[in-house]
Amino acid sequence: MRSADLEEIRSLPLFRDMAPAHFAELTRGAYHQSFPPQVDLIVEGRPADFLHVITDGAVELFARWNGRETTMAVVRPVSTFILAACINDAPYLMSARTLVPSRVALIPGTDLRSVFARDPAFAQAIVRELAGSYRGVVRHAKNIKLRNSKERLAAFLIAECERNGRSRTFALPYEKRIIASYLGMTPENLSRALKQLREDGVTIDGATVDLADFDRLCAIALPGRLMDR
Amino acid sequence: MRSADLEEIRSLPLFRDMAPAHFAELTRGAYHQSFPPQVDLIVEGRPADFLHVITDGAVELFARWNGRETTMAVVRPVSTFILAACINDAPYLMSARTLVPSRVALIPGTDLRSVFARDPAFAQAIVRELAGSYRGVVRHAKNIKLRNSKERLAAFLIAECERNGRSRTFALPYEKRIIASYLGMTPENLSRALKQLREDGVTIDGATVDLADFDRLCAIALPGRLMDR
DNA sequence: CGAACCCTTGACTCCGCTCAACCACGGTGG
DNA sequence: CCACCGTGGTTGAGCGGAGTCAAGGGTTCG
Repeated sequence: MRSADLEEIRSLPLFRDMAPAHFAELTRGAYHQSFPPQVDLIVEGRPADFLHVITDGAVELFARWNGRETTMAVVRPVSTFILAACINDAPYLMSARTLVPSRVALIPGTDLRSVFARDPAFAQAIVRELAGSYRGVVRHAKNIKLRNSKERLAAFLIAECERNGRSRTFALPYEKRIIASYLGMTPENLSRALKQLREDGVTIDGATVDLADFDRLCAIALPGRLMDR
Repeated sequence: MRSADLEEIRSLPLFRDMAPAHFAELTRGAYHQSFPPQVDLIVEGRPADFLHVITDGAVELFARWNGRETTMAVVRPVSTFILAACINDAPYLMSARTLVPSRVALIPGTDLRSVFARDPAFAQAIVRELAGSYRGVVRHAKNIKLRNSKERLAAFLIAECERNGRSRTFALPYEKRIIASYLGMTPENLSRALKQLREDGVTIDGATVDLADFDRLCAIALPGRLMDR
Protein backbone atom coordinates (compact mmCIF):
# COMPACT_ATOMS: atom_id res chain seq x y z
CA MET A 1 0.00 0.00 0.00
CA ARG A 2 1.29 3.47 -0.81
CA SER A 3 2.41 5.47 2.17
CA ALA A 4 0.18 8.39 1.20
CA ASP A 5 -2.80 6.05 1.34
CA LEU A 6 -1.64 4.74 4.67
CA GLU A 7 -1.44 8.29 5.99
CA GLU A 8 -4.94 8.97 4.85
CA ILE A 9 -6.39 5.87 6.43
CA ARG A 10 -4.39 6.43 9.56
CA SER A 11 -5.94 9.87 9.90
CA LEU A 12 -9.45 8.47 10.04
CA PRO A 13 -11.15 8.73 13.44
CA LEU A 14 -11.34 4.96 13.47
CA PHE A 15 -7.58 4.49 13.30
CA ARG A 16 -6.22 7.78 14.59
CA ASP A 17 -5.71 6.84 18.22
CA MET A 18 -4.62 3.24 18.03
CA ALA A 19 -1.13 2.00 18.83
CA PRO A 20 1.26 2.29 15.85
CA ALA A 21 2.23 -1.37 16.08
CA HIS A 22 -1.41 -2.37 15.90
CA PHE A 23 -2.06 -0.15 12.95
CA ALA A 24 0.89 -1.75 11.18
CA GLU A 25 -0.53 -5.14 12.03
CA LEU A 26 -3.85 -4.20 10.48
CA THR A 27 -2.42 -2.81 7.30
CA ARG A 28 0.16 -5.53 6.83
CA GLY A 29 -2.45 -7.99 5.65
CA ALA A 30 -4.52 -5.37 3.90
CA TYR A 31 -5.09 -4.81 0.22
CA HIS A 32 -5.62 -1.51 -1.46
CA GLN A 33 -7.24 -1.83 -4.83
CA SER A 34 -8.72 0.21 -7.62
CA PHE A 35 -12.03 -0.80 -9.11
CA PRO A 36 -13.94 0.29 -12.18
CA PRO A 37 -17.59 1.36 -11.81
CA GLN A 38 -20.31 -1.21 -11.27
CA VAL A 39 -18.13 -3.74 -9.54
CA ASP A 40 -19.71 -5.79 -6.79
CA LEU A 41 -17.47 -5.47 -3.76
CA ILE A 42 -19.75 -7.27 -1.36
CA VAL A 43 -22.72 -9.53 -1.79
CA GLU A 44 -25.10 -9.83 1.10
CA GLY A 45 -25.25 -13.14 2.89
CA ARG A 46 -21.57 -13.85 2.49
CA PRO A 47 -19.41 -14.05 5.61
CA ALA A 48 -17.79 -10.73 6.45
CA ASP A 49 -14.15 -11.25 5.56
CA PHE A 50 -12.95 -7.68 5.19
CA LEU A 51 -13.53 -4.27 6.64
CA HIS A 52 -13.73 -1.86 3.71
CA VAL A 53 -12.28 1.62 3.68
CA ILE A 54 -13.11 3.78 0.71
CA THR A 55 -10.33 6.20 -0.12
CA ASP A 56 -11.56 7.44 -3.46
CA GLY A 57 -14.72 7.32 -5.50
CA ALA A 58 -18.19 6.35 -4.31
CA VAL A 59 -19.72 3.08 -3.19
CA GLU A 60 -23.38 2.17 -3.00
CA LEU A 61 -24.70 0.02 -0.20
CA PHE A 62 -27.85 -1.75 -1.25
CA ALA A 63 -30.03 -4.69 -0.40
CA ARG A 64 -31.94 -7.18 -2.48
CA TRP A 65 -34.98 -9.26 -1.71
CA ASN A 66 -37.17 -11.30 -3.97
CA GLY A 67 -36.02 -9.54 -7.11
CA ARG A 68 -36.40 -6.07 -5.65
CA GLU A 69 -33.52 -3.83 -4.75
CA THR A 70 -33.06 -0.71 -2.65
CA THR A 71 -30.06 1.46 -1.94
CA MET A 72 -29.46 1.95 1.75
CA ALA A 73 -26.62 4.44 1.60
CA VAL A 74 -23.90 5.90 -0.57
CA VAL A 75 -20.47 5.95 1.02
CA ARG A 76 -17.87 8.53 0.13
CA PRO A 77 -14.19 8.94 0.98
CA VAL A 78 -12.72 8.70 3.42
CA SER A 79 -14.81 6.37 5.51
CA THR A 80 -15.40 2.77 6.38
CA PHE A 81 -18.32 0.50 5.79
CA ILE A 82 -19.78 -2.79 6.99
CA LEU A 83 -17.87 -2.59 10.22
CA ALA A 84 -20.73 -4.20 12.15
CA ALA A 85 -20.74 -7.43 10.19
CA CYS A 86 -16.95 -7.68 10.51
CA ILE A 87 -16.93 -7.19 14.25
CA ASN A 88 -19.68 -9.73 14.79
CA ASP A 89 -18.15 -12.11 12.28
CA ALA A 90 -21.61 -12.31 10.79
CA PRO A 91 -22.92 -12.37 7.22
CA TYR A 92 -23.23 -9.04 5.45
CA LEU A 93 -26.74 -7.61 5.49
CA MET A 94 -26.05 -5.34 2.55
CA SER A 95 -24.30 -5.60 -0.75
CA ALA A 96 -21.89 -2.98 -2.04
CA ARG A 97 -20.82 -1.88 -5.49
CA THR A 98 -18.77 0.94 -6.92
CA LEU A 99 -20.67 3.75 -8.59
CA VAL A 100 -17.62 5.37 -10.13
CA PRO A 101 -13.98 4.33 -10.36
CA SER A 102 -13.00 3.85 -6.75
CA ARG A 103 -10.16 2.82 -4.50
CA VAL A 104 -10.91 0.63 -1.52
CA ALA A 105 -8.69 -0.72 1.20
CA LEU A 106 -9.59 -4.18 2.47
CA ILE A 107 -8.62 -5.06 6.01
CA PRO A 108 -8.99 -8.72 7.00
CA GLY A 109 -11.72 -9.23 9.57
CA THR A 110 -9.63 -11.64 11.60
CA ASP A 111 -6.88 -9.04 12.04
CA LEU A 112 -9.52 -6.48 12.89
CA ARG A 113 -11.06 -8.61 15.59
CA SER A 114 -7.70 -9.61 16.95
CA VAL A 115 -6.40 -6.05 17.29
CA PHE A 116 -9.74 -4.81 18.51
CA ALA A 117 -9.50 -7.23 21.44
CA ARG A 118 -6.07 -5.90 22.44
CA ASP A 119 -6.16 -2.18 21.70
CA PRO A 120 -8.49 -0.20 23.99
CA ALA A 121 -8.16 3.01 22.02
CA PHE A 122 -9.13 1.15 18.87
CA ALA A 123 -12.06 -0.47 20.61
CA GLN A 124 -13.23 2.94 21.68
CA ALA A 125 -12.94 4.29 18.18
CA ILE A 126 -14.91 1.36 16.85
CA VAL A 127 -17.65 2.05 19.35
CA ARG A 128 -17.88 5.62 18.21
CA GLU A 129 -17.93 4.63 14.58
CA LEU A 130 -20.61 2.01 15.19
CA ALA A 131 -22.73 4.34 17.26
CA GLY A 132 -22.52 6.87 14.45
CA SER A 133 -23.53 4.30 11.85
CA TYR A 134 -26.37 3.13 14.01
CA ARG A 135 -27.70 6.63 14.31
CA GLY A 136 -27.37 7.02 10.56
CA VAL A 137 -29.63 4.05 9.84
CA VAL A 138 -32.11 5.17 12.45
CA ARG A 139 -32.31 8.50 10.66
CA HIS A 140 -32.82 6.75 7.36
CA ALA A 141 -35.62 4.60 8.75
CA LYS A 142 -37.31 7.61 10.32
CA ASN A 143 -37.02 9.47 7.06
CA ILE A 144 -38.69 6.65 5.15
CA LYS A 145 -41.43 6.03 7.67
CA LEU A 146 -42.34 9.57 8.63
CA ARG A 147 -42.00 11.61 5.45
CA ASN A 148 -43.75 11.17 2.14
CA SER A 149 -41.81 11.18 -1.09
CA LYS A 150 -42.05 14.89 -1.77
CA GLU A 151 -40.84 15.69 1.73
CA ARG A 152 -37.99 13.20 1.45
CA LEU A 153 -36.89 14.72 -1.82
CA ALA A 154 -36.98 18.24 -0.39
CA ALA A 155 -34.92 17.07 2.58
CA PHE A 156 -32.45 15.40 0.26
CA LEU A 157 -32.01 18.56 -1.80
CA ILE A 158 -31.48 20.62 1.34
CA ALA A 159 -28.86 18.16 2.58
CA GLU A 160 -27.06 18.20 -0.76
CA CYS A 161 -27.17 21.97 -0.83
CA GLU A 162 -25.50 22.11 2.57
CA ARG A 163 -22.92 19.57 1.55
CA ASN A 164 -21.96 22.02 -1.19
CA GLY A 165 -21.42 24.89 1.21
CA ARG A 166 -25.01 26.10 0.95
CA SER A 167 -24.40 27.10 -2.62
CA ARG A 168 -27.68 27.81 -4.33
CA THR A 169 -26.82 25.72 -7.37
CA PHE A 170 -25.03 22.41 -7.33
CA ALA A 171 -24.82 19.07 -9.11
CA LEU A 172 -26.59 15.92 -8.06
CA PRO A 173 -23.89 13.62 -6.70
CA TYR A 174 -24.91 10.49 -8.59
CA GLU A 175 -27.50 9.05 -10.90
CA LYS A 176 -31.11 9.87 -10.30
CA ARG A 177 -32.14 6.25 -10.19
CA ILE A 178 -29.82 5.77 -7.21
CA ILE A 179 -31.27 8.81 -5.50
CA ALA A 180 -34.76 7.50 -6.18
CA SER A 181 -33.96 4.12 -4.72
CA TYR A 182 -32.29 5.69 -1.71
CA LEU A 183 -35.37 7.81 -1.13
CA GLY A 184 -37.61 4.80 -1.45
CA MET A 185 -39.31 5.61 -4.75
CA THR A 186 -39.15 4.70 -8.40
CA PRO A 187 -37.19 6.74 -10.94
CA GLU A 188 -40.44 7.73 -12.64
CA ASN A 189 -41.76 9.04 -9.40
CA LEU A 190 -38.62 10.98 -8.63
CA SER A 191 -38.98 12.66 -11.99
CA ARG A 192 -42.52 13.69 -11.21
CA ALA A 193 -41.64 14.82 -7.71
CA LEU A 194 -38.87 17.03 -9.08
CA LYS A 195 -41.25 18.56 -11.55
CA GLN A 196 -43.72 19.12 -8.75
CA LEU A 197 -41.09 21.01 -6.76
CA ARG A 198 -40.73 23.59 -9.52
CA GLU A 199 -43.55 25.48 -7.85
CA ASP A 200 -41.26 25.71 -4.85
CA GLY A 201 -38.35 27.26 -6.66
CA VAL A 202 -36.50 24.11 -7.67
CA THR A 203 -35.20 23.96 -11.23
CA ILE A 204 -33.38 21.04 -12.71
CA ASP A 205 -31.26 20.84 -15.81
CA GLY A 206 -29.73 17.44 -16.20
CA ALA A 207 -27.82 16.91 -13.01
CA THR A 208 -27.57 20.55 -11.96
CA VAL A 209 -30.02 21.85 -9.42
CA ASP A 210 -30.95 25.40 -8.56
CA LEU A 211 -32.75 26.18 -5.35
CA ALA A 212 -34.35 29.60 -5.70
CA ASP A 213 -36.24 29.43 -2.43
CA PHE A 214 -34.37 27.55 0.26
CA ASP A 215 -36.83 28.51 2.98
CA ARG A 216 -39.74 27.21 0.98
CA LEU A 217 -38.04 23.82 0.76
CA CYS A 218 -37.39 23.89 4.47
CA ALA A 219 -41.07 24.51 5.06
CA ILE A 220 -41.75 21.27 3.22
CA ALA A 221 -38.97 19.11 4.63
CA LEU A 222 -38.78 20.60 8.14
CA PRO A 223 -35.20 19.40 8.45
CA GLY A 224 -33.69 18.83 11.86
CA ARG A 225 -30.75 17.15 13.44
CA LEU A 226 -32.95 14.31 14.66
CA MET A 227 -33.54 13.11 11.12
CA ASP A 228 -31.12 14.94 8.84
CA ARG A 229 -28.13 15.47 11.14
CA MET B 1 -31.21 -1.78 43.78
CA ARG B 2 -32.24 -5.28 44.83
CA SER B 3 -29.52 -7.87 44.55
CA ALA B 4 -31.70 -10.14 42.41
CA ASP B 5 -32.06 -7.30 39.92
CA LEU B 6 -28.33 -6.72 40.02
CA GLU B 7 -27.75 -10.38 39.26
CA GLU B 8 -30.07 -10.20 36.31
CA ILE B 9 -28.43 -7.12 34.86
CA ARG B 10 -25.01 -8.50 35.54
CA SER B 11 -25.86 -11.60 33.52
CA LEU B 12 -26.56 -9.58 30.40
CA PRO B 13 -23.98 -9.98 27.63
CA LEU B 14 -23.28 -6.28 27.94
CA PHE B 15 -22.15 -6.53 31.57
CA ARG B 16 -21.18 -10.17 31.94
CA ASP B 17 -17.44 -9.87 31.31
CA MET B 18 -16.56 -6.54 32.86
CA ALA B 19 -14.49 -6.13 36.00
CA PRO B 20 -16.52 -6.47 39.21
CA ALA B 21 -15.30 -3.14 40.51
CA HIS B 22 -16.42 -1.44 37.34
CA PHE B 23 -19.81 -3.05 37.46
CA ALA B 24 -20.19 -1.84 41.00
CA GLU B 25 -19.18 1.63 39.87
CA LEU B 26 -21.86 1.57 37.19
CA THR B 27 -24.63 0.40 39.41
CA ARG B 28 -23.73 2.61 42.33
CA GLY B 29 -25.20 5.66 40.67
CA ALA B 30 -28.00 3.75 38.98
CA TYR B 31 -31.70 3.80 39.64
CA HIS B 32 -34.09 0.95 39.26
CA GLN B 33 -37.67 2.07 38.99
CA SER B 34 -41.14 0.77 38.28
CA PHE B 35 -43.36 2.61 35.85
CA PRO B 36 -47.03 2.36 34.98
CA PRO B 37 -48.04 1.97 31.32
CA GLN B 38 -47.90 4.91 28.94
CA VAL B 39 -45.11 6.71 30.75
CA ASP B 40 -42.65 8.62 28.62
CA LEU B 41 -39.20 7.45 29.61
CA ILE B 42 -37.32 9.31 26.94
CA VAL B 43 -38.22 12.14 24.64
CA GLU B 44 -36.21 12.49 21.48
CA GLY B 45 -33.94 15.48 21.18
CA ARG B 46 -33.02 15.51 24.85
CA PRO B 47 -29.41 14.85 25.80
CA ALA B 48 -28.76 11.18 26.55
CA ASP B 49 -28.32 11.11 30.31
CA PHE B 50 -28.98 7.45 31.05
CA LEU B 51 -28.51 4.06 29.54
CA HIS B 52 -31.76 2.18 30.02
CA VAL B 53 -32.02 -1.50 30.90
CA ILE B 54 -35.47 -3.00 30.85
CA THR B 55 -35.84 -5.79 33.39
CA ASP B 56 -39.58 -6.28 33.23
CA GLY B 57 -42.47 -5.26 31.00
CA ALA B 58 -42.26 -3.78 27.51
CA VAL B 59 -41.04 -0.48 26.15
CA GLU B 60 -41.85 1.10 22.80
CA LEU B 61 -39.22 3.04 20.92
CA PHE B 62 -40.85 5.53 18.59
CA ALA B 63 -40.16 8.70 16.68
CA ARG B 64 -42.21 11.76 15.96
CA TRP B 65 -42.05 14.26 13.18
CA ASN B 66 -44.42 17.00 12.16
CA GLY B 67 -47.34 15.50 14.06
CA ARG B 68 -46.78 11.99 12.75
CA GLU B 69 -45.48 9.13 14.80
CA THR B 70 -43.98 5.73 14.09
CA THR B 71 -42.80 2.96 16.34
CA MET B 72 -39.29 1.83 15.57
CA ALA B 73 -39.03 -1.13 17.93
CA VAL B 74 -40.48 -2.77 20.99
CA VAL B 75 -37.93 -3.70 23.61
CA ARG B 76 -38.46 -6.61 25.97
CA PRO B 77 -36.60 -7.85 29.05
CA VAL B 78 -33.80 -8.23 29.60
CA SER B 79 -32.06 -5.85 27.26
CA THR B 80 -30.72 -2.35 26.93
CA PHE B 81 -31.73 0.50 24.72
CA ILE B 82 -30.42 3.82 23.43
CA LEU B 83 -26.86 2.79 24.05
CA ALA B 84 -25.65 4.63 20.96
CA ALA B 85 -26.83 8.04 22.08
CA CYS B 86 -25.29 7.50 25.50
CA ILE B 87 -21.92 6.50 24.17
CA ASN B 88 -21.78 9.44 21.79
CA ASP B 89 -23.16 11.79 24.41
CA ALA B 90 -25.60 12.87 21.74
CA PRO B 91 -29.32 13.68 21.75
CA TYR B 92 -31.73 10.75 21.61
CA LEU B 93 -33.06 10.05 18.13
CA MET B 94 -36.03 8.12 19.45
CA SER B 95 -38.52 8.49 22.26
CA ALA B 96 -39.47 5.66 24.58
CA ARG B 97 -42.56 4.87 26.58
CA THR B 98 -43.79 1.95 28.61
CA LEU B 99 -46.49 -0.18 27.01
CA VAL B 100 -47.30 -2.14 30.16
CA PRO B 101 -46.16 -1.80 33.77
CA SER B 102 -42.39 -2.03 33.53
CA ARG B 103 -39.19 -1.91 35.51
CA VAL B 104 -36.24 -0.06 34.11
CA ALA B 105 -32.74 0.43 35.42
CA LEU B 106 -31.15 3.78 34.61
CA ILE B 107 -27.37 3.94 34.42
CA PRO B 108 -25.86 7.42 34.25
CA GLY B 109 -24.23 8.11 30.90
CA THR B 110 -21.20 9.77 32.48
CA ASP B 111 -20.43 6.64 34.51
CA LEU B 112 -20.99 4.54 31.42
CA ARG B 113 -18.53 6.53 29.34
CA SER B 114 -16.01 6.66 32.13
CA VAL B 115 -15.99 2.91 32.73
CA PHE B 116 -16.14 2.19 29.04
CA ALA B 117 -12.88 4.09 28.58
CA ARG B 118 -11.13 1.99 31.21
CA ASP B 119 -12.56 -1.52 30.88
CA PRO B 120 -11.57 -3.29 27.66
CA ALA B 121 -13.93 -6.20 28.22
CA PHE B 122 -16.80 -3.77 28.66
CA ALA B 123 -15.80 -1.85 25.55
CA GLN B 124 -15.84 -5.11 23.63
CA ALA B 125 -19.27 -5.98 24.94
CA ILE B 126 -20.54 -2.56 23.98
CA VAL B 127 -19.22 -3.05 20.48
CA ARG B 128 -21.06 -6.32 20.16
CA GLU B 129 -24.26 -4.83 21.49
CA LEU B 130 -24.01 -1.83 19.17
CA ALA B 131 -23.21 -3.96 16.16
CA GLY B 132 -26.25 -6.06 16.98
CA SER B 133 -28.49 -3.02 17.29
CA TYR B 134 -27.14 -1.63 14.06
CA ARG B 135 -27.96 -4.81 12.25
CA GLY B 136 -31.41 -4.72 13.78
CA VAL B 137 -32.21 -1.31 12.35
CA VAL B 138 -30.78 -2.26 8.99
CA ARG B 139 -33.16 -5.21 8.95
CA HIS B 140 -36.05 -2.96 9.85
CA ALA B 141 -35.21 -0.51 7.09
CA LYS B 142 -34.85 -3.31 4.55
CA ASN B 143 -38.17 -4.73 5.68
CA ILE B 144 -39.91 -1.42 5.17
CA LYS B 145 -38.30 -0.61 1.85
CA LEU B 146 -38.37 -4.02 0.19
CA ARG B 147 -41.62 -5.63 1.31
CA ASN B 148 -45.17 -4.41 0.87
CA SER B 149 -47.56 -4.35 3.77
CA LYS B 150 -48.99 -7.82 3.28
CA GLU B 151 -45.52 -9.31 3.10
CA ARG B 152 -44.42 -7.40 6.18
CA LEU B 153 -47.40 -8.64 8.12
CA ALA B 154 -46.78 -12.23 7.08
CA ALA B 155 -43.15 -11.91 8.14
CA PHE B 156 -44.22 -10.43 11.45
CA LEU B 157 -46.61 -13.30 12.13
CA ILE B 158 -43.93 -15.82 11.29
CA ALA B 159 -41.49 -14.12 13.65
CA GLU B 160 -44.03 -14.04 16.45
CA CYS B 161 -44.85 -17.66 15.84
CA GLU B 162 -41.20 -18.58 16.24
CA ARG B 163 -40.86 -16.45 19.34
CA ASN B 164 -43.59 -18.65 20.81
CA GLY B 165 -41.76 -21.87 20.12
CA ARG B 166 -43.35 -22.33 16.72
CA SER B 167 -46.67 -22.92 18.37
CA ARG B 168 -49.39 -22.73 15.78
CA THR B 169 -51.58 -20.45 17.91
CA PHE B 170 -50.32 -17.59 20.02
CA ALA B 171 -51.29 -14.15 21.26
CA LEU B 172 -50.25 -10.90 19.68
CA PRO B 173 -47.70 -9.39 22.03
CA TYR B 174 -49.17 -5.88 22.16
CA GLU B 175 -51.84 -3.67 20.71
CA LYS B 176 -52.55 -3.86 17.03
CA ARG B 177 -52.08 -0.15 16.54
CA ILE B 178 -48.49 -0.55 17.75
CA ILE B 179 -47.95 -3.46 15.41
CA ALA B 180 -49.41 -1.44 12.58
CA SER B 181 -47.14 1.49 13.29
CA TYR B 182 -44.11 -0.76 13.60
CA LEU B 183 -44.94 -2.32 10.26
CA GLY B 184 -45.36 1.09 8.68
CA MET B 185 -49.09 1.04 8.09
CA THR B 186 -52.27 2.43 9.58
CA PRO B 187 -54.43 0.42 12.00
CA GLU B 188 -57.20 0.30 9.40
CA ASN B 189 -54.84 -1.17 6.91
CA LEU B 190 -53.55 -3.76 9.32
CA SER B 191 -57.12 -4.85 9.89
CA ARG B 192 -57.69 -5.29 6.19
CA ALA B 193 -54.37 -7.04 5.68
CA LEU B 194 -55.22 -9.51 8.44
CA LYS B 195 -58.55 -10.22 6.84
CA GLN B 196 -56.82 -10.65 3.54
CA LEU B 197 -54.52 -13.27 5.05
CA ARG B 198 -57.48 -15.47 5.98
CA GLU B 199 -57.17 -17.00 2.54
CA ASP B 200 -53.71 -18.06 3.59
CA GLY B 201 -54.80 -19.88 6.73
CA VAL B 202 -54.55 -17.04 9.22
CA THR B 203 -57.42 -16.64 11.64
CA ILE B 204 -57.68 -13.92 14.23
CA ASP B 205 -59.86 -13.71 17.29
CA GLY B 206 -59.11 -10.65 19.31
CA ALA B 207 -55.43 -10.94 20.08
CA THR B 208 -55.09 -14.66 19.47
CA VAL B 209 -53.74 -15.81 16.15
CA ASP B 210 -53.90 -19.20 14.52
CA LEU B 211 -51.62 -20.07 11.63
CA ALA B 212 -53.11 -23.04 9.80
CA ASP B 213 -50.62 -22.96 6.96
CA PHE B 214 -47.16 -21.86 8.02
CA ASP B 215 -45.58 -22.70 4.69
CA ARG B 216 -48.11 -20.62 2.84
CA LEU B 217 -47.13 -17.63 4.95
CA CYS B 218 -43.47 -18.32 4.28
CA ALA B 219 -44.20 -18.29 0.57
CA ILE B 220 -45.50 -14.76 0.99
CA ALA B 221 -42.90 -13.38 3.39
CA LEU B 222 -39.87 -15.34 2.17
CA PRO B 223 -38.23 -14.91 5.56
CA GLY B 224 -34.49 -15.12 5.87
CA ARG B 225 -31.77 -14.26 8.30
CA LEU B 226 -30.76 -11.27 6.21
CA MET B 227 -34.01 -9.50 7.04
CA ASP B 228 -35.72 -11.41 9.84
CA ARG B 229 -32.77 -12.78 11.79
C1' DC C 1 -23.85 4.86 -36.74
C1' DG C 2 -26.10 1.69 -33.79
C1' DA C 3 -26.85 0.12 -29.15
C1' DA C 4 -27.30 0.62 -24.54
C1' DC C 5 -28.65 3.24 -20.84
C1' DC C 6 -30.78 6.87 -18.34
C1' DC C 7 -34.31 9.98 -17.91
C1' DT C 8 -38.85 11.66 -18.88
C1' DT C 9 -43.75 11.59 -19.91
C1' DG C 10 -48.34 9.68 -20.23
C1' DA C 11 -52.02 6.42 -19.17
C1' DC C 12 -53.63 3.18 -16.16
C1' DT C 13 -53.88 0.50 -11.93
C1' DC C 14 -53.78 -0.29 -7.27
C1' DC C 15 -52.02 -0.04 -2.74
C1' DG C 16 -52.55 2.38 1.16
C1' DC C 17 -54.41 6.64 3.52
C1' DT C 18 -58.34 9.59 5.11
C1' DC C 19 -62.64 10.22 6.87
C1' DA C 20 -66.57 8.51 8.98
C1' DA C 21 -69.55 5.38 11.12
C1' DC C 22 -70.13 1.48 13.95
C1' DC C 23 -69.15 -2.21 17.27
C1' DA C 24 -67.14 -4.43 21.40
C1' DC C 25 -65.29 -3.87 25.68
C1' DG C 26 -64.24 -1.99 30.22
C1' DG C 27 -64.52 1.55 33.65
C1' DT C 28 -67.08 5.12 35.91
C1' DG C 29 -70.58 7.17 38.19
C1' DG C 30 -75.30 8.18 38.88
C1' DC D 1 -77.83 -2.08 37.85
C1' DC D 2 -77.51 0.48 34.00
C1' DA D 3 -76.52 4.63 31.29
C1' DC D 4 -72.60 6.84 29.79
C1' DC D 5 -68.23 7.39 27.81
C1' DG D 6 -63.51 6.55 26.18
C1' DT D 7 -60.65 3.46 23.73
C1' DG D 8 -59.29 0.19 20.41
C1' DG D 9 -60.69 -2.36 16.60
C1' DT D 10 -63.33 -3.11 12.31
C1' DT D 11 -65.68 -1.86 8.09
C1' DG D 12 -66.93 0.85 4.20
C1' DA D 13 -66.61 4.63 0.73
C1' DG D 14 -63.76 7.67 -1.65
C1' DC D 15 -59.46 9.62 -2.80
C1' DG D 16 -54.70 10.23 -3.79
C1' DG D 17 -50.03 8.90 -3.89
C1' DA D 18 -47.04 5.87 -5.87
C1' DG D 19 -46.06 1.77 -8.87
C1' DT D 20 -46.36 -0.38 -13.50
C1' DC D 21 -46.18 -0.50 -18.30
C1' DA D 22 -45.08 1.46 -22.53
C1' DA D 23 -43.16 4.77 -25.53
C1' DG D 24 -39.96 8.39 -26.86
C1' DG D 25 -35.84 11.52 -26.47
C1' DG D 26 -31.13 12.44 -25.15
C1' DT D 27 -26.20 10.80 -24.16
C1' DT D 28 -22.48 8.04 -24.15
C1' DC D 29 -19.67 4.66 -25.84
C1' DG D 30 -18.10 1.02 -28.68
